[in-house]
Formats: sequence, structure tokens, C-alpha cells
Amino acid sequence: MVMTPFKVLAEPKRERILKLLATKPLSVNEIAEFLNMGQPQTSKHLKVLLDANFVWYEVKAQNRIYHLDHQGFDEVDKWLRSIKNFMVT
Amino acid sequence: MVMTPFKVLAEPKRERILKLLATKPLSVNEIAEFLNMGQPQTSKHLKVLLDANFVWYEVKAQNRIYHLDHQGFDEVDKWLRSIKNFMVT
DNA sequence: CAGATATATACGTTTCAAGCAATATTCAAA
DNA sequence: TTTGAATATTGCTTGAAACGTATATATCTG
Repeated sequence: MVMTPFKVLAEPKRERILKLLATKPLSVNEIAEFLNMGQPQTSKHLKVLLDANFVWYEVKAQNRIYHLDHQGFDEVDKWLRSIKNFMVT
Repeated sequence: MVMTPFKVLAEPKRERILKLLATKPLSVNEIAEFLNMGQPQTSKHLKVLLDANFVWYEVKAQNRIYHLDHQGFDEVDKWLRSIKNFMVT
């Protein structure tokens, strides 16, 4: 699907997933339950976040425990700074 | 239209407008020319950026000179930090 | 005021990604 | 090796936003 980092973050539900994962790493079903989302959509959103390096996962039994990944955030941070460096006010 | 800051930045052309404005303030037609975009689309994108406080404009004769506005960027920065504070790695 | 220039808005069309339901895959435990 | 639980994938439908064209508004200049 190949999305820009901003496009990945543009979806409110993905924003909420990241906010939730900031509190603690969670499995797919836990995320789905916390956010009242269906499991398939949750998986799909997680895949988008994974491809853009906003999350990574650890296999634990039949579960995949998703964690935040700093790489995606760093990229956004870098973009922000590249613009802010030129800002007057 | 009411968009989240990330949704505003999700459109590649709006990203390019901001990058361009980081070099210097420009009028609508100048932006349209630099980026090979139609004038109406350019106006429309600028309105979206304006509503989200990524740009502001100064009236100069018949022209509107658009500038970057730190407010929009600050908001994104704030969001990033609110997540990074909880990141382990 | 008339004409010209710069910008904004309205409208119809199109495109792309989210949502949902069904199905497939993976892996563990008995 | 069968069963069940957790997760991923596929296909279809739908809605929101981008695009192009045409038109409207505003502001300068003569």
C-alpha cells in the first residue's frame, strides 16, 4: 500500500492505537477490545503501522505483542525539524 | 472540513507547499507555478493549511503572501513528545 | 467607473482507502 | 494429528477528499 508517515498517522484509529501502545505493549485482541474495534480492522491497521515502522511485534505463544517503534516517530521528528529550522517566528 | 493535523499533512502536495514556504514566503500564483499545480487547487490546499494553522497570509496589493505558521507544527511536535515520553528504546 | 489581475468558491467526476463479513493461516495443546 | 484460539487476508461496498472546469469575489490601475 506504501503510505507516507503522515498518511499513516492521518487515520484517527491508528492514532489511538499508538496512544494505547504508549501505555503498554498489547496483543491484537487486547487492542481491538480496548478500542472497540473488530479484529480484522485492527490487524489491518497494525500492518500499516508496522510497514511504516511505528510498531514492531514480539511473538508470544499464539499472540503477537505489539510495541511502539521509535523509527517511525524519528522520521516525523526529522521532517518537523527540517522545516522548523527555516521558520522565522 | 475540519481535519486533524496529520490528515492535513497526509496530502503530499500540501507537504510540498510547506517545504516550499520554508524557503521563503510566496503568493498563491507563485506557489502554483513552482509546484506545477492549478491555481484553484493551490488555493484550496492553502485554505486547508490555513485552517490548521500551518500557514498565515499577509495581504500585499492584490496578492496574498503566505507564510509558515509555527502553531500547526507545534501541535504536531507536542503530540510526538507525548508519545515519545513513554517509549522505552 | 472600467478593465485587468489575483484569489476564492462551487460543482460534477473520480479515486483511494476504511469498513465489514467471510475465509485463510498460524500455532499451541491435548 | 485433530481441535481450538489468535491473527491475517481477501473481496465487496461506501464515503471522503482530490481534481478539473467554470464562475464568483476582491483589489489594484488607468
